[in-house]
Amino acid sequence: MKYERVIELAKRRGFLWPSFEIYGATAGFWDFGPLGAILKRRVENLWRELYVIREGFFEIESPTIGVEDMFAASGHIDNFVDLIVDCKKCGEMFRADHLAQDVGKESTRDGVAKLIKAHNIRCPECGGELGEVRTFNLMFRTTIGPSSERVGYLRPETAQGMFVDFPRLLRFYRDKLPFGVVQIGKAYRNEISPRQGVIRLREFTLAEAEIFVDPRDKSHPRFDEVSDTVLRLYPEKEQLRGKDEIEISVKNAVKKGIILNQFMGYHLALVHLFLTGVGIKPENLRFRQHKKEEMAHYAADCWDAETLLDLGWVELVGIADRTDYDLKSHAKKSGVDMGVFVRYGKPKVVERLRIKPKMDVLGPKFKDGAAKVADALMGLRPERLDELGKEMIEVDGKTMRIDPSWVECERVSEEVHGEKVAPHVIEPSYGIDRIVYALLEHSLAEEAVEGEKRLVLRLPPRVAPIQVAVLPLLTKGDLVEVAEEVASVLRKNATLVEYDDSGTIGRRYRRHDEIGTPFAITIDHQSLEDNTVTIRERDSMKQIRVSIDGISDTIRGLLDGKIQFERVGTLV
RNA sequence: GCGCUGGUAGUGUAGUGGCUAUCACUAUGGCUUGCCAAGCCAUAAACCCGGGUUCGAAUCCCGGCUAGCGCACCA
Repeated sequence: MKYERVIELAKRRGFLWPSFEIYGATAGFWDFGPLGAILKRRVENLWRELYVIREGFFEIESPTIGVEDMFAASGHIDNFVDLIVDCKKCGEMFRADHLAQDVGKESTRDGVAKLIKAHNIRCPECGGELGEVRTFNLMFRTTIGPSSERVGYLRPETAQGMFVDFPRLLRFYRDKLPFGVVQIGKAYRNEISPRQGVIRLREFTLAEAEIFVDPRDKSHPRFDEVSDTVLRLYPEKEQLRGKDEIEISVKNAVKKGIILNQFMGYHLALVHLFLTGVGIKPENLRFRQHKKEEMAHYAADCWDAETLLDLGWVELVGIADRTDYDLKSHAKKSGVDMGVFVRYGKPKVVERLRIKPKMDVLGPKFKDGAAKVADALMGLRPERLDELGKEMIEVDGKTMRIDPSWVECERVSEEVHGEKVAPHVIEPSYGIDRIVYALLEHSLAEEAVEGEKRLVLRLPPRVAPIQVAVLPLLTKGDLVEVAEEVASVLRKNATLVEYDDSGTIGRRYRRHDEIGTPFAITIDHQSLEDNTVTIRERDSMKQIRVSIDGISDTIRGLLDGKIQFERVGTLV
């Protein structure tokens, strides 16, 4: 299996290591070793280039521990759980709510437990008696402070930290929609059974963007920039009918209603741009729409960017229209207004009926209770004013019939400058660890060179952990001096260099092939004579001879793909 | 969480109750060579953890951890 060969190389060369290995590794936790950590950081930085710099979404950093109220509002405490029951006889484990779904609609633990008891549901495997219904929340729980009862949870996504900052963010962005904010950071899910290395981790890195948009207008101002991008889509309809993916431009997919709106379309295209830019080949990439029943409770539309690995299609990015679910939930729980006042282009003049309590009647009649009666009257719906004589109001728990003489209606015309809207959220959510793994798997190639096996990691130069190897042909004498000088010059130009003088030259080339170093500079005897070196290209194994003067610019140009390898120097 | 199969130097492995635990690659130092894993010498490096059985356990038994696969799970 290719997965095993990738992990073998990754462990041996310092990309990925099982965490806490000396104490017996723990499933779902992996270290990024020296090369893995650089690779991952470079992927993250390319992500920042796209979302922070190009899109202009500022990055924030919120705590990885969140307070209980936040996750109560977000629904994670109630919904991020599995109800589990096991058979006392055969030990098999089941989703309790699944077993009970035929006899009644219950989602709480007690409710489901009652159903199971009332209908005497037995183990579907062996008919044995079922045990207690347990809940298993996928969030890691902890307490805050030394002797505190205050509960905290490790965040299962970075998103909530951005949602709860919404009022501050709105002010920062000067009260205008749309705007975006991003966060790259760790998230934690106490998976029941993590599998497949870094594909399902208990601690992992998410890069998430939350884009807050006007719910009435989800057209994207720069939609034209990406609308011709052709995506491979796997819409719900095609999945249900057992058909294949379709290739379609973002423009047409939105037009045909396959993608819900321009904002979703724009961000699908952006995900495509990022993933292919970082080195995922388009033929290994598709966007699969969530089916209705798998869609999270908050989402209106959701697509997974999936890549084809040895393990099958694996989700790398989720792109969801989360609607106003999150902001409304936090507004309700916290009591803090999460709406945005959206101004109209021109103020609208609206005419409406207004209720005006007649205080000169209410005052003498109700004395100090008059104000409360007036408040109650103000709460009436103006369109029902003709029923005044029949309407009841409730004041201090007492119900009373309204006397028409208490109120006066007037038709007023008002200038309305805008309205309060609850923003919707478009959210691309990237699993960085999976992307790094996918890059390794896609890059790893095994080829035969003159009968010998060559392992080569064809990482794109923009993510390769080492960009250039500097190798003196001999380990002694003047060559070392020159080589060290070349390495130093490159380092001063922010190039990731590894100087290596250990072993034969062939061995060193292969070593660097395995870790994906795109170019190797070799200093040989001729270097001392005419101030030139050779540059070897990883993928072709070809070599050119170039001058040491300007070596830094040459390498920079090669790494950026701005100059062509065979044109920079003479082929050796 | 269940089932099956595995876990021996950094990597891949041999070893079915008694060895100083096999071999190769890798790594480090040296000699030699001097542009694609060459050769020679030397060195370093391992029985997943815990119990049990036995005079004696890498080997057999039990439990745990862990890996792959299948099931379940994946808001």
